[in-house]
Amino acid sequence: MDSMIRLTSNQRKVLEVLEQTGKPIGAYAILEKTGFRGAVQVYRALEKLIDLGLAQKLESLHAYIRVSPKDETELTAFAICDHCGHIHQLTEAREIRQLHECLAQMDFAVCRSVIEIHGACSTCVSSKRNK
Amino acid sequence: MDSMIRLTSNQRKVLEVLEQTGKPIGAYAILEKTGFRGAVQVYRALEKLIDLGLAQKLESLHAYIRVSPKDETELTAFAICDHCGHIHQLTEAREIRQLHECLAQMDFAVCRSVIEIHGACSTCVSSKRNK
DNA sequence: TGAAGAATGTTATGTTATAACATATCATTT
DNA sequence: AAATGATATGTTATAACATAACATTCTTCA
Ligand SMILES: [Zn+2]
Ligand SMILES: [Zn+2]
Ligand SMILES: [Zn+2]
Ligand SMILES: [Zn+2]
Repeated sequence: MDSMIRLTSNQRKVLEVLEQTGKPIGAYAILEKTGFRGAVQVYRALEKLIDLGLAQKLESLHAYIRVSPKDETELTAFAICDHCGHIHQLTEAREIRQLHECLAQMDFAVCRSVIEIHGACSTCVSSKRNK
Repeated sequence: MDSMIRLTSNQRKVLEVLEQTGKPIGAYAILEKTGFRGAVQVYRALEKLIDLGLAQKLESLHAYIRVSPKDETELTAFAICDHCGHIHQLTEAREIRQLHECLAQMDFAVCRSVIEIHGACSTCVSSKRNK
């Protein structure tokens, strides 16, 4: 992959942590796992990864997650299971596109979209029912 | 209004600040305006106001805003103009309902929905065009 | 009135994020 | 190679946001 080549050492380390973690992780937890000397190194690396579309911040969790670089930020929604921490990423959903179209009709120019739906995923819902 | 009667002195003060401000305001800015002795009083009041549906937090801004109590949290989206700070609140939009239905079909049980779309509002877009 | 509960006050601390500046690393030109 | 400039990293301090733990005051109603 071409974009990988551009990553610096710190950026690669953070990306690896995000991938190994597989779910949202806070900047200070990344700090521990990387062994960087300060939080600023984490935030600088995250900024770049987010720019490249390799990571995203979940605002309602103050945490960061690896995402597929092709997924357009503006058209992505996250369903966050508050029980198991599992993240379901909805990509290119028609519903999101329609929301944006609705805004476009109001002459609102979208540049960034934060869609984070909290709740319980199917696994957790059914495990609750069965006890 | 019936719900007003339940509010304590601190809660009323915070609500007034939110109303006078008319746009998102941070907890520590509320602290200054109310003259409370500590941040904790602000957060306690905000918690209650949010419970009552009188206020909401904008996660991506770390700020709080007055909302109409009838607006159901799960069905509300905010369009946030990053230029003028103006908030457009989309209530009961069909698009949001559809997004939730989409999640329901995945057996995801929604309990809280954070939808914050950043960009430029029509006023700001057109003022940019004209310079 | 005086106990119980609610609200507020106080202090300290935890958590997340950035500012400001110093140093190191690496490629390019001379 | 030495000088230059650009990018990356390190360091320290602090800003900004949020909660824990406990003390005091204020209501309320038996
Ligand atoms: Zn789950
Ligand atoms: Zn799940
Ligand atoms: Zn605007
Ligand atoms: Zn506007």
